[in-house]
Amino acid sequence: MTPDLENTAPRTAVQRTTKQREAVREALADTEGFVSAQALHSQLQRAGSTVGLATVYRALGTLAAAGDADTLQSPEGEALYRACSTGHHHHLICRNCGLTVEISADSVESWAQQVAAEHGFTRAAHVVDVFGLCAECSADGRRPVE
Amino acid sequence: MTPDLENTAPRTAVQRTTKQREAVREALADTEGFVSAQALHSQLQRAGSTVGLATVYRALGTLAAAGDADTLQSPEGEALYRACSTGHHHHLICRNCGLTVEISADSVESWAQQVAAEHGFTRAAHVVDVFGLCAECSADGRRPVE
DNA sequence: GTTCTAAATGAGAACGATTGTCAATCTCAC
DNA sequence: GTGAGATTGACAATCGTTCTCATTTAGAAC
Repeated sequence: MTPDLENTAPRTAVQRTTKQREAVREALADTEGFVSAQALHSQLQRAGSTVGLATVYRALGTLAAAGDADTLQSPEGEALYRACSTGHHHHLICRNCGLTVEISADSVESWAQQVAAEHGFTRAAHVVDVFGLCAECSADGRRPVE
Repeated sequence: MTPDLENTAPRTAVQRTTKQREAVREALADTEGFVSAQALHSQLQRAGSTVGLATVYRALGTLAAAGDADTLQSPEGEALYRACSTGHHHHLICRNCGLTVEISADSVESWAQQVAAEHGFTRAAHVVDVFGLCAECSADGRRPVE
């Protein structure tokens, strides 16, 4: 039945809605700022869920691929995720307390496109994030760890 | 003995010049584009050096800390290094063949500073890199691995 | 040149994040 | 309700990186 649907979604295998994936999605949505998969996993376990770590990774990967989650590499090399509904944007992150501010940067977007085009690059994506000390941490006067 | 010397150099331990560190520095300088520590290590071994992997990591860490090397996280989470003498700049990297083009971006620099300042952030640093397919790889028409 | 001390090294174990494997479970179209 | 196959969880495997520690070595003092 409805054989033309094949045309609509020929490549993507059917994706089922499972409690686990929903749990991950919600946990992510409830979290401010970026979290690592590991952190999200323990958070879920603390909340009584029995999701496995591998499942959390898979769910986050799926969310990120679908554009429902934002992902970036922390300076330590850990992958961080964040629920993301407002389309493409970048972040201003406090390296002391982790505070994250979403920033949109049209000028940077077009700059990236232009630079890529100038050099003949196609399918350009870009990584633009600003790390610093937020006002509060700056005021603390404490030097950051590093 | 000479107790007042403690006053002269209390914190920085003496740094010795060793063949290994020099070898790493040179290998890095001879390399175009970004290399991973692992790649640099095998390259050194192929060249006959006996440096250990841990030493390569230590040397790269030192170079990066001293500002003599550039470092960034690849999307795969690997740390990449590059000799860097031309001050602050960013990169346009082909995700298929690894070709790297240095790009300077005054507009982005000032934008980052401004955005940080707007939100009260201090000591701002930023990560700005553009990934794409270089002209050649685009022409190949082959879809990238991912 | 010889001696001495602490920095640096190398080998490999340890570590932490992530991915793969696979039998068991659960969703959903029928 | 039933069945096919997507998804799961537990854990092993992998990969990049760091740590440990006995040994070597650079560089200052003699």
